[in-house]
Amino acid sequence: MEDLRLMIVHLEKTCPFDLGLTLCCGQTFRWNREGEWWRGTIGDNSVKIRQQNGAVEFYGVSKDAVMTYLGLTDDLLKIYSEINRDQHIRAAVEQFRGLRILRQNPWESLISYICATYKNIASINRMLNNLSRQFGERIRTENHDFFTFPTPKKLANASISDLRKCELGYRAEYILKTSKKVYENNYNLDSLKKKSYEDARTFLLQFPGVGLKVADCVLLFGLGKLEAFPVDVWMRRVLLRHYTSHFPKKFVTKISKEESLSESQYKQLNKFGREYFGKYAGYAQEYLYHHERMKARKQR
DNA sequence: CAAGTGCCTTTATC
DNA sequence: AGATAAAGGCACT
Repeated sequence: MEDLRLMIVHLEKTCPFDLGLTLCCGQTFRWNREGEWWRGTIGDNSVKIRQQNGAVEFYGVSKDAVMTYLGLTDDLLKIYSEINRDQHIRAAVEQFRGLRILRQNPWESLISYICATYKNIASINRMLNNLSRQFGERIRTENHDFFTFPTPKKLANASISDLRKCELGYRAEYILKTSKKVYENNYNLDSLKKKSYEDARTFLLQFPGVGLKVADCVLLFGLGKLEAFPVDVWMRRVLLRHYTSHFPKKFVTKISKEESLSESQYKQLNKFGREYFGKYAGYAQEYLYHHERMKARKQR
């Protein structure tokens, strides 16, 4: 049962925050808009939330949890000045001011981004909602039911055919193997927050279905490693369109071909992003990513 | 409206 | 190291 008390976080006038943008920019997959309200989960709590008149209003979870989850503890103005390296990132930041990096549950992030490989966002949403309906706990709310994200135990004990019913495709095996590994070793993924970016990444790369890109997404969106710089097809486009002068001509020609990135190519692009944008490279990535996707959408 | 392309890639193999 | 292929199926054009 969700907590029915209305909670309010008042934002300072200088504090950039855009709830809708933050929830629908593609970093999280299980929030639904209902009029001016958003419904989803934070931890295992069913949450209803909206932004109004410089305040965030919500039900179902503590103020601290909301502040942390929404990234409201980040000094966004400082981050903007740190990543403000050129005209292009400046335009993206200006257009999507108030977009914040969420601090999602690391376990849910891990499974989410294994699902996300080679899929579009609409499909990813479907897969994760299917998984939650099949294997999560039902939470009753005023209007309709919601589901928590399944635990490692639950997914580790699932059958491959039940997983496949969630439209996971070949990812079903990765999900099963990764879940078993986490469950059987009793891994606490939250403890990775204390590790360095590199050490946490090494740990994540042991899981089936996790390569450099997925690891970077979990590091950024689940573990709060703001220096992570995931490079997907959109980021490759951004880098090829606006940042080619930072790479050798031969390299640019090679990655311009429509093929997936090799490990070394990924590392080269990732290294550039982290060095060029600095310790908040992850924020730069998310603004550039969203900027590029919205441009593509407009052109239709 | 059918068919083709694209999708926040990873893994296996040579 | 680098190239190549295979792995759902939905959404969009």
